[in-house]
Amino acid sequence: MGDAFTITWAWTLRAYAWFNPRNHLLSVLCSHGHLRGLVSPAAVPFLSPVQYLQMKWPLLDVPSSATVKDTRSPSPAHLSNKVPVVQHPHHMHPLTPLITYSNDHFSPGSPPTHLSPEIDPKTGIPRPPHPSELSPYYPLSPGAVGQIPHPLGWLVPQQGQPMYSLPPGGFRHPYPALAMNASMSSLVSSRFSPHMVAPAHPGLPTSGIPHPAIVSPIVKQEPAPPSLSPAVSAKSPVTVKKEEEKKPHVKKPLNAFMLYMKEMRAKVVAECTLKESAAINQILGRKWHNLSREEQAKYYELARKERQLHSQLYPTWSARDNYGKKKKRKREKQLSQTQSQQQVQDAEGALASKSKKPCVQYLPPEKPCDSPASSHGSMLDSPATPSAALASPAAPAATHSEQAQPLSLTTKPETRAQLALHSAAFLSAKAAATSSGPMGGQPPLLSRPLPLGSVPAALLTSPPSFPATLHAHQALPVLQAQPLSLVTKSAH
DNA sequence: GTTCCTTTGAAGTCG
DNA sequence: CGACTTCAAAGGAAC
Repeated sequence: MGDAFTITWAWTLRAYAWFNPRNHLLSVLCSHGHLRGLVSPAAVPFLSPVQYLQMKWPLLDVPSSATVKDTRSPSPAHLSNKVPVVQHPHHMHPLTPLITYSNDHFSPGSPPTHLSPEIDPKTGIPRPPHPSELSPYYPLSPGAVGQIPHPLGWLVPQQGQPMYSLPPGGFRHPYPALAMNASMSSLVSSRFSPHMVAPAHPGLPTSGIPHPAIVSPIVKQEPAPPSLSPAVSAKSPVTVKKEEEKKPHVKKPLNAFMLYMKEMRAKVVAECTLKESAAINQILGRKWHNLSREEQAKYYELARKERQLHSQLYPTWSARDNYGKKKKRKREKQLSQTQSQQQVQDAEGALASKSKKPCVQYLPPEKPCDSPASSHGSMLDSPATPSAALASPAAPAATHSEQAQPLSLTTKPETRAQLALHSAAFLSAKAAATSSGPMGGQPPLLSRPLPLGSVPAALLTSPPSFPATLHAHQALPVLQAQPLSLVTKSAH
């Protein structure tokens, strides 16, 4: 078991390094003795179903997870001075207690939303919830309420922290608690640990629980920001402006991947000495792709709930409200990056040389990160039917999938170019071995906006299964409908 | 002290 | 409607 995991994880790292030439850390990791020469690529697909399952969610579904984990990596304590915040006691999946989906929403009789009729027949995207549906999402019986943790992280401090950071002085004024319906109110209050529940405001229900999404530190007092009450206006522009300034900064609800990251980050960090979020996020991105449909569905569902609750708590909130809150520097840079995609390759070398300190610095000489996270981490143990695995959960971004490079590791054009090259190299080397892989040699359906010019024909014509998880992502559903989307999109 | 990096997804803007 | 942009988390690196 441990070997199996090590194998898959080793391959994850290898693949990661292949696809991330700039990432020194992983290159180092992959060349480390722990991972070197563990297994041949062709051997991986032969993992038994049991091994596959056990590697999937060792902390959630697989009883023998502890064994797996223990055998494959040293205790986090050995790797970091930091207290392993992630390892939940009892090895319970960190997310499991957060939501009810684990036993209800995802039971055979109650498929995930994206797999159910809730999917917009028109777009294939899970349709937005109707207000009338809000309650059913929290079908908490009075007796059960107190036992079921809040589905949303911000209500259940994870690892000692709420999903959303709280203002230093605590919430003065919660979110529009009054706007909450009965079920919501009970949900919130019942799931909030007493010490976190702000004292009831005079005249306010006990549900005066601060929403972690509110991060405004400057909010002095005033119990319910008038700005949050749509009906209340008739104020001078100045006043309104002033109030808006005071208006707490309500953060965006976390999407599925963010939720996944939130949950898994600490685990990854704990299991390896990596600390740099950028590198961690890359790993998490890879792991995300390797999740099965069911696993991803959990997070999509959770994210959907979060959005619902968020919208209910902040009916007037819009993502636009947060626009411009961040520094422009980044935006400008991103813009410039977009505009200068043509020159990225030229600057590739410069960027590479200017790249951050190799992540290897985080790796103790004797204890490299040999198993960043998980048990299901290997891309090789990705669902036998990647297309199915990606179909629904990713559906929401079906149209989005092809526009914003869902392909991980491709944020930067230069990276993308390198990715293409390395992918090609990898593919040609692995093509033979993958013909009988999980996908049965089915083309991964490349759809990413890779610089086609730099991608060898082999990459497009006979891509093996392995990289599929890298490129498929959300694009798969689209590609299922339009197998030639690559060409089509490129034509655009 | 501030911004960047890096990931995916949702939602915004713009043409 | 498609393409593009921004923000959400996170924490070390870089400036």
